[in-house]
Amino acid sequence: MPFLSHLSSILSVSIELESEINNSCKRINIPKGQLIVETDQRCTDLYFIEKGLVRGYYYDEGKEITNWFAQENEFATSFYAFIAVKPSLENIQALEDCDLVKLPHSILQDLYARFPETERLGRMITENYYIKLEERLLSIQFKSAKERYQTLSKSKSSLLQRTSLGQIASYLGITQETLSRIRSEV
Amino acid sequence: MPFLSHLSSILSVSIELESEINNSCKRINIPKGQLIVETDQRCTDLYFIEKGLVRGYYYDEGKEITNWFAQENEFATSFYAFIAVKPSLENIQALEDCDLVKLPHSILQDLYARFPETERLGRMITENYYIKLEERLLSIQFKSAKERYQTLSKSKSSLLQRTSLGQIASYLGITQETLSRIRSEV
DNA sequence: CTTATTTTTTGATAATTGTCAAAACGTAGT
DNA sequence: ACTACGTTTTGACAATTATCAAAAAATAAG
Repeated sequence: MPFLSHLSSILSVSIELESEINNSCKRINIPKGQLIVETDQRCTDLYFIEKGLVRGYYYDEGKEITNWFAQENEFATSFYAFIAVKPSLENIQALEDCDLVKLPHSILQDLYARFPETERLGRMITENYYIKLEERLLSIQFKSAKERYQTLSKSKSSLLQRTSLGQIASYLGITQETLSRIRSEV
Repeated sequence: MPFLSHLSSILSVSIELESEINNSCKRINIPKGQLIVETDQRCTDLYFIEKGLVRGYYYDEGKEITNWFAQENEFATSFYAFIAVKPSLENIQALEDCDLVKLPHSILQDLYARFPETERLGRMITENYYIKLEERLLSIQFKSAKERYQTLSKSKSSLLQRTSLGQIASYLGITQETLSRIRSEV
């Protein structure tokens, strides 16, 4: 789905803002496997995923920890780094060939200043992401590994096909051996 | 800290908005132990805590699960219920005598509509809460019970005095027996 | 101060999940 | 088809955390 259609589905967007976004956002193409953001670097862009799949991950004691996935019609960025304008704590990598819309931080600030409706959009999007994160926290905190896996396979079953076992395992907060055993049980 | 001072520390607030907030927000007093929001009821207000301590909790298989605390200069609400205008999934309870500023959903929407700066405030506040939630998720997902306890006792040591063991334990995602053992080890 | 009630600690044991090592499986390239 | 490489599965064992029960300590009530 194009970026503007997605925005319109949240809140109706004025013609002026539409054309401004069209002028100031570049579409980019990222091949599978490529890093979009690297640890310790600034993350000055917000990406909207029109096509493809992306993950955020970092290293903890030498192990890769995937802490989120983002797919079609979702935003991807190193949120903390983008908002606080700090070096990124994570890498962002394309897991498939991706079509992204790139929205630089400075442009976004400019849109916020010039188009109040952008503020509302930004607030509503952030609120929705907050609610999703809350759900995930509760799931991790109070559900068993098996329950978390089952919930994921119901709510985002396509992820299971599009990613590796190890990526899903760390996303669920378990080792890949444990995930493999959970799978074979069922 | 008064509500308006807190807001000003995030973003400078116009005189007009200040007086509008003063007119439309009521200060309320909640005695220790009282429920502010109950499960299955609508949660139509956002609360700012000027004094006191509050928790959100729910029941899972008969056990009380405290999933967040909010103290002075923080907001408290059943976030999902407030934003999505749905019945609350959790109870909110005063753990101490509290001075709260009550901001009804309808008033907030009105402020959003009439004062664009409110949108920006709302967005920035939500962004900051998102970042905090992200940190908590990572801590729960990838740190041991002991590490989580140690992190909490560094970052919010006063909570340990102001709450019960069982409340802290479920907030950390462990049983109270385990927390008790972690404490005695050190 | 004494009793009742709640909260915290301790003990024994079980369940869940992690670790390390090796084998099996899959896939891409030759 | 074969090799080389990465991914997934399996096995044996260890560590962490949960569960259930009871004792000890702290707090509230009379």
